Amino acid sequence: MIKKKTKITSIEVADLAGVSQSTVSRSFSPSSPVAKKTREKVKKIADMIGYQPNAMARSLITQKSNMVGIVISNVTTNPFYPEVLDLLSRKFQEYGQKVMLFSVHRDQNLDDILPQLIEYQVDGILITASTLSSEMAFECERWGTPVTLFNRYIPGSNASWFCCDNIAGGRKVAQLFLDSGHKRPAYIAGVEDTSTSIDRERGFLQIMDNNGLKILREVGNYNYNDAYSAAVRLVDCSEPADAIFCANDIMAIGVLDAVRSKMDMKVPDDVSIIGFDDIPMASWPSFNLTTVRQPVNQMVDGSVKDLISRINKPEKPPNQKVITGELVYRGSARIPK
Amino acid sequence: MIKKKTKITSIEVADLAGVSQSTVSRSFSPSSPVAKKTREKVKKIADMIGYQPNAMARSLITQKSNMVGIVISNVTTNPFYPEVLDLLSRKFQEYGQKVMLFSVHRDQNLDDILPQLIEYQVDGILITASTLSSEMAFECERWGTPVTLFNRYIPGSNASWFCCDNIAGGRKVAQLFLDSGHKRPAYIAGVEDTSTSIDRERGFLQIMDNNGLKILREVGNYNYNDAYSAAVRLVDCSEPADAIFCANDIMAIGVLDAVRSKMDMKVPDDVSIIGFDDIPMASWPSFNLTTVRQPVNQMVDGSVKDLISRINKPEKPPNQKVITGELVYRGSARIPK
DNA sequence: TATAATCTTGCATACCTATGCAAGACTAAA
DNA sequence: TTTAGTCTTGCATAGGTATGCAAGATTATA
Repeated sequence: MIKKKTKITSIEVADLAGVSQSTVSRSFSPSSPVAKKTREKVKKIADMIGYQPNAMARSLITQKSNMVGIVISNVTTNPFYPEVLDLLSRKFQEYGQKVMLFSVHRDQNLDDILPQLIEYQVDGILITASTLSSEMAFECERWGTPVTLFNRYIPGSNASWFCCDNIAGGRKVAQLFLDSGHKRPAYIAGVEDTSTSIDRERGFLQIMDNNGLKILREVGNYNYNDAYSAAVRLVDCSEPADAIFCANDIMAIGVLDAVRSKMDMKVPDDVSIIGFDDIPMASWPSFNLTTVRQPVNQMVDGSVKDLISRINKPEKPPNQKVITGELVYRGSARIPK
Repeated sequence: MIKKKTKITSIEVADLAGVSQSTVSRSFSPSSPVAKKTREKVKKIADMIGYQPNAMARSLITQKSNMVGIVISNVTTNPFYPEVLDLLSRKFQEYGQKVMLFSVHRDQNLDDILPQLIEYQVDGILITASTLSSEMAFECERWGTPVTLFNRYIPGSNASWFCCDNIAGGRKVAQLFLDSGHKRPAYIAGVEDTSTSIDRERGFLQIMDNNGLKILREVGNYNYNDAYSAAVRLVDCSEPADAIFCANDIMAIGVLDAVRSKMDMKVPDDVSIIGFDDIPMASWPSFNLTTVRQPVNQMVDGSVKDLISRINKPEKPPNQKVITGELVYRGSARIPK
């Protein structure tokens, strides 16, 4: 015989406790007025029969789901993002928000995802490393659901965003290359149409331009393998690069491997390599990578607090912040004498 | 003036379309009988005013939330798990299940997490790399919420589980070490009380025992740094290990780094190193790690299908499967002549 | 054209909890 | 003991959708 599992409701608790359903409800809401003795009795019975309030029914009334949506991509290709996801989800949990997760491909359209989040009445949406169409931004606004972007921005929208200062990062790298006497700088782009890659390149190019240097350029799509091949092209030629800036650490590591294992060159003597992110791996002895550290904690903190506060006060204007990342000096790039 | 955002309901759509709320509801349910023309009209109006059905209200009636809970840990410390998470969440999305995510610390008690999942009426729960107390297993059962474990098992519970065959994996490694003439094998454990680490060790030890070899033993807690230190102890002594089996790849990489950079030994000439998982990094030129590949795809596939099918037919008995992983031969371990 | 059969639709209700309101219970003050 | 004031509690309803039932509309059949 299959027993029909019928969920236990507040009414059954009420019956057993000899009180009304309202009283049971109030017993589970700390701020509601219930006599101490009553509350204890209710809780005891609830425990006994395994009653759990139904969050769906609650949300229906309170118009708060206490859920936020997180949309993330690159979780598998860039170790930076698992860390971000972990920090974000922990932080939201601290604030009592459950997380509804969507892991998407980089090129996947968010237009199918956001309606699902809205269907589930999420109180806010946090989007990482993906971009939002303007129609969707509008759609969310219409629904009164605040949106915060992590490492992306959309000028003109009223979403919040928290980005690392990618342009400044690119500049710092360029300056270091110059100061330590490099002559043939190269840039390996991530995925070409992402703002992160574009901005890092822009900063880098600016400084090089000002100093009359042309830069070589390749595309590594933010992954190890593509960067590995790109490195070979940059170095195995008549006028090889002597300084390579990669749009993220994983690519820098690919370059490092290519240059050392395949091309048999010395780092940083023959060529300097700098990455971006400062993932844990960057500090491992076998890589010892000089890189621009993304201020993850500040970015996570900022974006979570922003979203929470705009959930609580929808009239708040969006925050749009750019946070500076520091250059971490390790062994993969020559330093000025 | 702050405009009160009042959510659009099916009733408003009904009014505008000149039909009843029931008809609007049916228009959004493909299997419900609605005249084609009516459905089109309703959909058009819904689109126009931006109506989205409210999943909370729906769940309340249908007794299905179409949400599953995923509890995961180690997302940041072991690259194997971001991949698992990504695959799981994609797979669930394919089946139309939304994912409610909880990222927990290894030692965090799930007893606070599961009630939250149950509050939100998730249809099923998938737990990765964490273990479940028997009270909680019972609690879920009482609620009729199926639970599937990924890479953990609980004998005697009626949860499903999908594990890599860790014992067999350990055996294979031991056999390879023996066949290629190693004399002083060592094992570096992960976190000591995890079944994965225990089983990998058990298999390894069995074979070594049968062949009369004692094994050296250290603990690396599944992370790079601890394994790095452990390696030094194993190798920088009077009778150094000549074959080290690590309970996961990240530790094996730590060992590799320690042995090569710090101890200046050759791999695999001085010492063979084998890991477990086959994370993408294992195949990078700088590591080229011999390892036991976890059959991730099969495990993900199996566990998702299992959970879905038990959601649809609660009377189904749990699946408890152990899937064999193959040994991947690369350059970090000597092979038999 | 009349009748049976099939489609569509609306009505009413259920899902489970939170909360405004008013009444009842109780305490303190006089 | 009486009265005013504070605590507690129950009643009734709302939140937005899905669905069984029955009635009305349409089509097919004779």
